[in-house]
Amino acid sequence: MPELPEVEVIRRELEPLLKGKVFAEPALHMPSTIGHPNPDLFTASLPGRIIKNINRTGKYLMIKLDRGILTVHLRMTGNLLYVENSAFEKRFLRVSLPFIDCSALHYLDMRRFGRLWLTETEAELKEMVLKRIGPDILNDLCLEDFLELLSRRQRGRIKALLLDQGFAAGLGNIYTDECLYRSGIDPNRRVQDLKESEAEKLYQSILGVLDDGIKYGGTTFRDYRNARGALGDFQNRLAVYGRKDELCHCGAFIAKTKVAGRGTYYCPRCQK
DNA sequence: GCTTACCTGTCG
DNA sequence: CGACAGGTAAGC
Repeated sequence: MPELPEVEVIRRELEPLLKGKVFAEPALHMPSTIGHPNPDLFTASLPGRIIKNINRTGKYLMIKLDRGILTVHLRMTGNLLYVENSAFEKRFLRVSLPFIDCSALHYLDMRRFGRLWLTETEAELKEMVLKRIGPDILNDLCLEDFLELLSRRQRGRIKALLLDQGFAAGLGNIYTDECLYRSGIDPNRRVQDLKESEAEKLYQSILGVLDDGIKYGGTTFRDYRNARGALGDFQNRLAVYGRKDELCHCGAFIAKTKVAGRGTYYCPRCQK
């Protein structure tokens, strides 16, 4: 479900709502959702801790506490939902994180892939959770660094590289296809064959697409909901993703193929 | 690299 | 019924 724009929309919503909140005792309806520490220690450790602010690297959301950091990754179908009172969605509820003022943050996840981690220090966060994660592609990667990283990763196809969170963090399957469309690059192109002008155009396209995704509240293709349960709107502005056999503005039909093991949409006429 | 596994649901 | 789905880790 969520790629960088969806996680950023949730971050922007939650930060003002949660700042200063004090945790009460969590309810782990599915203990295996907790990646670290063990579920009993997680439950015992959280009460009394205070939320300071919320950060994001790629698709990871980091809730900074007065002591430690609570990190969330939504994987495919995770949903962080803020509620003012005890009323809540029961279906797919995996973890309830109530606050002492009776509001709560609920973690719901149909497919159960997502995880929550509580770590005590930044070093532990890096070690336990963000070990293989590259720089955030929207906030921590300038054009020069992007070109430099590209020059060191010449093997393989451009789509596979953009999806690699160790290269740069944040792009997923939908936004990768949209970025390659905007930059006119075939997803099957080999990285080594890209001209510098193409790499620059790709970088600018990435920033533009991610900004637009955030501006329109993220993409709800199926399951994505923001922290208040509302749908995104960017699915109505996608150029290629999910649009097989529909018309590109150029008049050609959008095609679907498989690249890097993922369903891939592109315009055979606009992308070379 | 590619495939499989993790899960549940939907679509054809 | 099989194929596929916004993600990622682990296995050849």
